[in-house]
Amino acid sequence: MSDLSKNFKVNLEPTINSGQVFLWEKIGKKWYGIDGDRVLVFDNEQKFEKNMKYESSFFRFDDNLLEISKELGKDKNVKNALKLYPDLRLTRQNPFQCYVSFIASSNSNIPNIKLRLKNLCKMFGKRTTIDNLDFFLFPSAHDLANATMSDIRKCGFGYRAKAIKSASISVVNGEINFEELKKIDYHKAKEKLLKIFGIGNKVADCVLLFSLEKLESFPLDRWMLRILQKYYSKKFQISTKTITEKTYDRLHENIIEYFGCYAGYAQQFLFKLERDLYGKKWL
DNA sequence: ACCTGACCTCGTCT
DNA sequence: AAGACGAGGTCAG
Repeated sequence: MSDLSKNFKVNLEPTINSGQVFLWEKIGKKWYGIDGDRVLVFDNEQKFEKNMKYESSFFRFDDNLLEISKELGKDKNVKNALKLYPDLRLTRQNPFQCYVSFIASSNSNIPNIKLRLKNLCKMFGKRTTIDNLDFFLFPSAHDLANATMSDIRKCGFGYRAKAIKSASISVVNGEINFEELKKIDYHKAKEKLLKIFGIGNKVADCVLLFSLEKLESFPLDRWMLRILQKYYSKKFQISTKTITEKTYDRLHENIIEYFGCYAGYAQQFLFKLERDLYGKKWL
């Protein structure tokens, strides 16, 4: 019988700095993160108690890491990453925040995305004080659906402002229902997300993986394609250029076949591995 | 069906 | 010091 409390462990540095989240910062010795209408606070020695339900859920302590590691360890690169970042966790984020964040991420870079989202919270979110520090919570779908495009634009979203607003309206009017998307399967959920203006394959996969319980989701961005080309050129043929819808789907199928149903976890570890290799730092 | 270019903004780099 | 460049994609033609 394995000690379950052993599972209640996370290393914030690789978890926060692996491209899953944007609204986190380290102040002094603590990490502060916005997740929807909450501020999560941790230090690196954080002890997780059984009553910390939200936090445990955020870091997916309910996943069977033992089984997942066993499954993923079949690949040598992922195995290597698992060893390097044993307490890197996949996150289970507030779906609306995740959805907006990744729509905001397209054709941009991490510092810019962080800046925009922070501005968005400042303009539309509620202010709250923790440890004598001010934070702004993530706005609701209602807040953003009613916002003017010009105000959203002022946050630095550029042409994405239109997508942010219309995607928020889709949540308010029920076209997008996150609880429902959690229940239906990967392909059906993805199909619904792809109908939203501003959401393509990559963004849809991020939202599905980081907030909608689809662990087989494997977002293919330019980094992932580079990684696949570099280490897996024999297994998957990558054309390197921007890939078409069909190529994306075919590639994803091959990836599931190879990495299995926890492919999303594999993606997270590989991504972190390669970003570190290039010395990319976000905080 | 595939391919190509345009696209807001803001670090960085010259 | 101003101007070019490109960054975790998506959409329209």
